[in-house]
Amino acid sequence: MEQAQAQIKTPTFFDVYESLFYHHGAQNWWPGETEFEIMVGAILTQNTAWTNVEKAIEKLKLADALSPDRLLSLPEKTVADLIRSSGYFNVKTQRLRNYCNWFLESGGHEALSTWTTGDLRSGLLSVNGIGSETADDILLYAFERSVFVIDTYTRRLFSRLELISSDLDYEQTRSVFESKLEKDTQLFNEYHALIDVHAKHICKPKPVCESCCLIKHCPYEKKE
DNA sequence: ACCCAGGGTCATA
DNA sequence: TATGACCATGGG
Repeated sequence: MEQAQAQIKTPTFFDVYESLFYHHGAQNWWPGETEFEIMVGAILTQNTAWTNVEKAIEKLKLADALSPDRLLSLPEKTVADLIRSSGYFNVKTQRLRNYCNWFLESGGHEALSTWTTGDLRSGLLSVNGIGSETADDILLYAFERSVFVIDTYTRRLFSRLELISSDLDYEQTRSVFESKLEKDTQLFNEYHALIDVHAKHICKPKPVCESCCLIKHCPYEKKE
């Protein structure tokens, strides 16, 4: 008799965006005052909570180390100590150095801004320590290219919504998002930020579905 | 004490 | 191509 069962309607990718935006508001990402700070943050936040990255960036600022030249001139030990709170500090020290070398050899932000998105992406990926997601973070948030960033949060949320299958690789997932949305840098910017904020607080590994603004779209009720 | 976090590389089969 | 090991701090 009673169809108290929530009516699941399959939303478009833009519907999900609108719900998230209405519920969470504008996020104004990426947190960072300069393009270079955004790039450093993208590397430091690899598999790491942002709160731990903030501390590291603050230390880099206090040490006046937040520029490619300064970062390269400091001893690795010193850099590692400054970014200690972001975890994997030895690996990330090396990744920052690799990135700074490429960045300077390529002529810095101004020169890189003239590159096509494809060339820029290839260049970023050629740096040891820059993978797909970090490259796309930098492309979208530091170079304002209309590239949709995929992360673990994106996969988790959209597989629970059953809008993507979880066995797609990074490029396939990105391709789905970019084909379902207008190629709009500002949209991609805000959307990725909203997904992360939503997943961080609500669509967690152990989800808090009661307070979820997407509940009317979400088939999730069982285990993964 | 355990799980998770705004990943990526390298060695191995 | 596809797993597994490894990197490491800090908050819940």
